[in-house]
Amino acid sequence: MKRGKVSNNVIRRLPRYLRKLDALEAAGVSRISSFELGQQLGLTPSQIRQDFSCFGEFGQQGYGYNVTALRSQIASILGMDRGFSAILIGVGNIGHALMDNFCFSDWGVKLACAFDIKPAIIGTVFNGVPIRSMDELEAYLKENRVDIAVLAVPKEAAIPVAELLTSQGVEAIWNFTNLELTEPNSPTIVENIHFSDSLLSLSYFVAERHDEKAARAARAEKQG
Amino acid sequence: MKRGKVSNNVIRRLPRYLRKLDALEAAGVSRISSFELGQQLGLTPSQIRQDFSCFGEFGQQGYGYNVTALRSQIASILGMDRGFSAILIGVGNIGHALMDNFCFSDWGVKLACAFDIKPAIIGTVFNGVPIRSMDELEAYLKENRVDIAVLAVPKEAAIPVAELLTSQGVEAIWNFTNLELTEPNSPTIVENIHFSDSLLSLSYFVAERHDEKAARAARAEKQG
DNA sequence: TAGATTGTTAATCGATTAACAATC
DNA sequence: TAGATTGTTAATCGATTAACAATC
Repeated sequence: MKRGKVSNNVIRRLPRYLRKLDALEAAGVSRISSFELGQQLGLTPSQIRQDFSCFGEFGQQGYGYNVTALRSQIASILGMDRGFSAILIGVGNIGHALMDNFCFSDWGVKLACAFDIKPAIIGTVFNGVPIRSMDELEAYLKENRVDIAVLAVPKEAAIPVAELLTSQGVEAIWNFTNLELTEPNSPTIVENIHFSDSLLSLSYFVAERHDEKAARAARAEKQG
Repeated sequence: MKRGKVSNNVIRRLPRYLRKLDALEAAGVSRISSFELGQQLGLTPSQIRQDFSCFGEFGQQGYGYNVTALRSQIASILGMDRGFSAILIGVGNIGHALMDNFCFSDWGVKLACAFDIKPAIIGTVFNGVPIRSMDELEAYLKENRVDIAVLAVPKEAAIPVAELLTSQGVEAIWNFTNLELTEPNSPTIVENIHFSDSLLSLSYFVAERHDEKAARAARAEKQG
C-alpha cells in the first residue's frame, strides 16, 4: 500500500467513506462508481478518485468499485486490522458512556483495561473490561503494549496522567478532556474530542444564519 | 462586525483562539502579539492576523492585542452572547454525561429541557434541567424557540426524531449519533460528533507511525 | 522619535476540480 | 465493439505565508 505524505483532509474523509461503504454493503449494494459515491457524500467524483489514488488502485475502468473490496481496503488503510490495543483512563460519565455504548471492536480496537480511583468500582468488570486502580497504571504500562490511551479523567488530573503516558511510550492519546495536550515536541499522537469547540462552531453558524435573516428582513422593510 | 463569507477553516480555529485566550486571561496575561499567540498555538502570525481581519480590527499597531477585549470579541463572533437555547433529546449514557459534566452556560448556551422515554426519569430534574417525556417533544417545539437540539438518542430513533426537529423549524442539530444526518436540501444546520471518525483517524496515524518504524528497521537491517 | 506590531496586499503553496487517455 | 469509468496529468481555485506601508 503506497502512502506518500497523505494530506490531513484526505485522512479525515476516510472514516466517512468507510461508514458510507458499510451502509451500502448493509443495503446490498455491490458496486458503485465515484460519480454515485460523490452524489451520496456531497463530494466530486474527481476528489474521490484522487483520495483513493493516494493509497493504490482499487477500482476498475468501466465498472467502478466493488463495495466490499473497497470497504476492506479502507478499513486496512485506517489500521482496523492491526489489532491496536487501548486502555481507558477515567471511568466517570464520559468514560462510562464509552465503555457502555461505544463498540471499540467495531473499529478494530481492543479495549483491554480501564483505570479509575473510585474504590467502589476498582476490581469490577464492566462489559468484559476490568477496572483497575490508577495506582497500577504505571506498572501496567511497563508490562503491556498500549497503542491508544483514552483519556477521560477530570481536567485537574489530565496533565500529569498525559505526562505519565508519554513517558511510558504510549503511542497515542484519544483526548476527551477539554485541554490542549498537544506538546510541541512530544512524540505522542494526540486526537482531541473537544465538545466545546464543536458546539461553538455550531453556535457560529446559527448566529450567522440569524444575521442573514435579520439582514433580509431589514432590506424588505426598507423597500416597503 | 463584518463577516463576508468566512472559510470553514477559519471558523474551526475560532474556538481554539477562545480557549487559549481564556487560559491567558486566567494566567493574568493582559496583552499578546500575533507572534506570541502563534507560537503558543502552532500557527503563523500571518494566519492569525488574517483570521481576525475577517471580522474587524481588534489589535493596535506596535502593541498587539488586549487579551480580554479580543476574547470578548471572539466570544461574540461565536454567538456566545446571543442566549441561544438548547434542548437535549435522549438521556442515555451520553446525554446524561453531557447534563452532568458539560457546562452549556460556559459557552453561552442555555440548556432548557431534556426529553427521554424512560418513565423512571420523566418528570425529574437533573442539574436544574427538567426531563420530560418524548411524547411532549412536538408540543414543546411548537411553543418554544429552540436554537440547538442536542441529539443523543439511540441509532434507531435518530432519523424520525431528526425529521421532527427539522419539520418544526429547529435551527441546528448537534448530532451525537453515529449517523450521517446531513440532508442535501435540509435547512437545518448539523454539527456531528462522530467518535468513530475521530478514533479511526487516530488509528490511521498510529498505523502510519508503525509503518515508518518498520521501514526504518528494515533499512537498518539491510545496511548492517 | 525609534521600535514594535498591526492590517492588508501580493506571492506562494497546496488542495480541489476538470480533462482525457487508458482500459475494462 | 461501444459505453462506462477509472487513474492521472493539467488547470483552477482557495488558503496560507510573506512582505510592507501605516501607525501606535
